[in-house]
Amino acid sequence: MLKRVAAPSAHDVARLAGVSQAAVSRAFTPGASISKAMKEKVLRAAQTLGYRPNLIARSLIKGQSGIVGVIIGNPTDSFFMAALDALSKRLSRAGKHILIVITELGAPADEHVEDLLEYRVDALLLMAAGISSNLSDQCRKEGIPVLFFCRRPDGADGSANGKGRRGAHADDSFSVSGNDREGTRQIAGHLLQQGYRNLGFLGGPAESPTSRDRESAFTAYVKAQGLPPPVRVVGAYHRDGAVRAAREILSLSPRPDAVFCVNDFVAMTLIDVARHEFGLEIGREIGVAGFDDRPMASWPTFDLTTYSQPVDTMIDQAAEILLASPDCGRPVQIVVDGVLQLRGSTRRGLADAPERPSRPKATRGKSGKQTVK
Amino acid sequence: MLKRVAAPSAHDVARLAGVSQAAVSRAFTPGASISKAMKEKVLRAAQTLGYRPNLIARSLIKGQSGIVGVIIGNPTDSFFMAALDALSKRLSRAGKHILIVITELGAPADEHVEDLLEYRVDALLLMAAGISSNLSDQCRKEGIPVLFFCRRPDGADGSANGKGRRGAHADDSFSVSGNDREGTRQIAGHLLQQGYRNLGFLGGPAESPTSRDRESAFTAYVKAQGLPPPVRVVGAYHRDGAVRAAREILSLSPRPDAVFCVNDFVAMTLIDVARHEFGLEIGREIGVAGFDDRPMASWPTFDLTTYSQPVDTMIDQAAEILLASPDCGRPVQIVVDGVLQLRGSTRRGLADAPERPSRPKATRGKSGKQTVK
DNA sequence: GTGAAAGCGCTAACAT
DNA sequence: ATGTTAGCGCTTTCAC
Repeated sequence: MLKRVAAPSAHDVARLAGVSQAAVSRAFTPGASISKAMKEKVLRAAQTLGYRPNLIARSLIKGQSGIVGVIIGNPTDSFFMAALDALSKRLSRAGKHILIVITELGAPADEHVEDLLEYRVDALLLMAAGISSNLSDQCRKEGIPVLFFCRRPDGADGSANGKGRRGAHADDSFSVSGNDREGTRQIAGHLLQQGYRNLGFLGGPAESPTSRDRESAFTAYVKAQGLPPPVRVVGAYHRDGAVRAAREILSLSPRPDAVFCVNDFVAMTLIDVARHEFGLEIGREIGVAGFDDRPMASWPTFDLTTYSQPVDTMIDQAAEILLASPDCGRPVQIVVDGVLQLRGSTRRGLADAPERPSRPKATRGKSGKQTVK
Repeated sequence: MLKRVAAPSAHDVARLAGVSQAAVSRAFTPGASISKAMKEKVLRAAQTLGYRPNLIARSLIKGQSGIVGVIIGNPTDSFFMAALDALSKRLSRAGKHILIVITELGAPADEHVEDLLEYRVDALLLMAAGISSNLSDQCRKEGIPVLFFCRRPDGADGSANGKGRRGAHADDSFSVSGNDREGTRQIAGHLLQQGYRNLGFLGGPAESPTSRDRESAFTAYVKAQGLPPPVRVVGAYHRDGAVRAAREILSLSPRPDAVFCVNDFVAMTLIDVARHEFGLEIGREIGVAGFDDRPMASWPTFDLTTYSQPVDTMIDQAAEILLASPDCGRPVQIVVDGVLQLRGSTRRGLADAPERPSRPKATRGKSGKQTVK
């Protein structure tokens, strides 16, 4: 019923308890030198007033906010949301918090990074988003680590405000990502082993660095086997674009007999379209593989062969960097291995190929990790 | 190459520009009384120093942070992630930011709310999460609006730390939610009209308020038609629990000929299991309806009948409350109407029922809104 | 229009 | 162990 409008301050508590305001501060500072009696007295007063220390004020003094800024460039993809989920829980345990910004799908993140910087975030995590090297430099100068999650920081993305500068260079920043190269190779190898010969690649938008990486690894591997390079179709990370691209690649003649998709979302879209618009039997008439191993990939409905990006491991790595870097430290690029998940979507079911290939690499227990550079 | 560790302050800028520090402040305050010349001089100096106003300091003075706290209790559900996405974009445009916490699935949010309160968030949005009425009271007293998104605030949830207090009461707080009652009625009506007679309800966890609401509305409607009450199976919002529940309801004898699921996720899981484990043809052998109208519901793969929760409209409403309430104002409960989406998963395809029912209510353009109380 | 000075709520030396 | 005193970086009177 009380119509108080301002939260009680340490001063209020001090007055009520009849002690100095500093004493209140100490009562709320773990390991401060304060007597048991005093502490209890303060805590009691604080309790009755409903006092809560003001972290804004604390941040101002300490010069660090306990907040890490996170920018998500592709919120539609459940992989990034799962990563956000894991990160939030991980940072919560460390008493840190997340200030989050979700950008439009292809939009540059610079502007939002500036916003976050004004709040003096202790660190920055960029998911599926890039920033100009200029900004990245500034962050480093101010001691704010910038961590690229699942994206090489070396620009070539739709970079900053048209001024034509390139994005941040790889060696300058932290990064954690899945093993695009190895995963792609394993998938390509599996496809060929299954007897598929006329391969295709269904990508994301043309500018997507991830899509480019996976495509080039795929193409390189196929060529190295002495086969003609796979056809490629540019796609998108949103449903409409992915559907359009799926139709396009399925309408090709000759139609590829197996398609490696840039991620599970696109792969599931392809399956959806192939089945219901083209009447194709997945696996036998067209092989489909994805990337990420999102939970739905293992649903019988999709039964999608894919290479996992172990989000929890990756977030653990990311959190370690974010937390244990009061002053940046040496930039590190971390690549986390996944596991090839063999499923029905690449089961050709022909006599000349083994039903269930026995690749030793697949289905190994937990995924390992590997630090590059 | 410079090893600066501290960000430049307004004072630094003032010195460089040869003006007072107050002038710097004014240069960065829209509509402050400052001459053009002065402003430019300051801005130039700020530019060369890479100065960024410290919002932490500003917050301390102004008594408001420009930050709204968001707690998400069910991050697996793409509906809430979509809501987060929309909210972030909406608040960004208003210059506000989001401090986010994602809790364990069933966990109480109180502890996290306290965290956010220490950062002096201007408002609180709770998605699929509840708090004790005690805490809710405190917030109101301090002028921090609490908005429940898609959950009645009136407790009965796994409420606070075992102290047995009930959750916040409905009239005390803000809330924005979809029209559970109306949507459920429309779905039930449609099911009956299609000729399904042996209905079932596949819920979320027993404590979920949303699940309870939809179940009771469903049961009430069916009973009101003079039919026996539908069977119900308690489910979960995670895959494993949902699969288990799906198997359970499909194993019943007699098996229901149509199942209304608490949301699209559960409904899609049911379809997955019914098709691949029970070999049932969706629609003809078993009708399935969901709730939410998540994008995937309209994929041919699922073709799921459902009632929409218009996330954008809902978030607009929420944002309006969050932004336009410097000091709470009168609590408001908002219910946003959705639209019944008729799809193949409830097409029985029998002669005695129309293939495509012509319910005038369905497929109307945009969804409206309705303010309760 | 501009500068000087007083805080916002807290922490961190200093004293005692 | 406790109180006193400076600030953290900014906004906001208040003079001029």
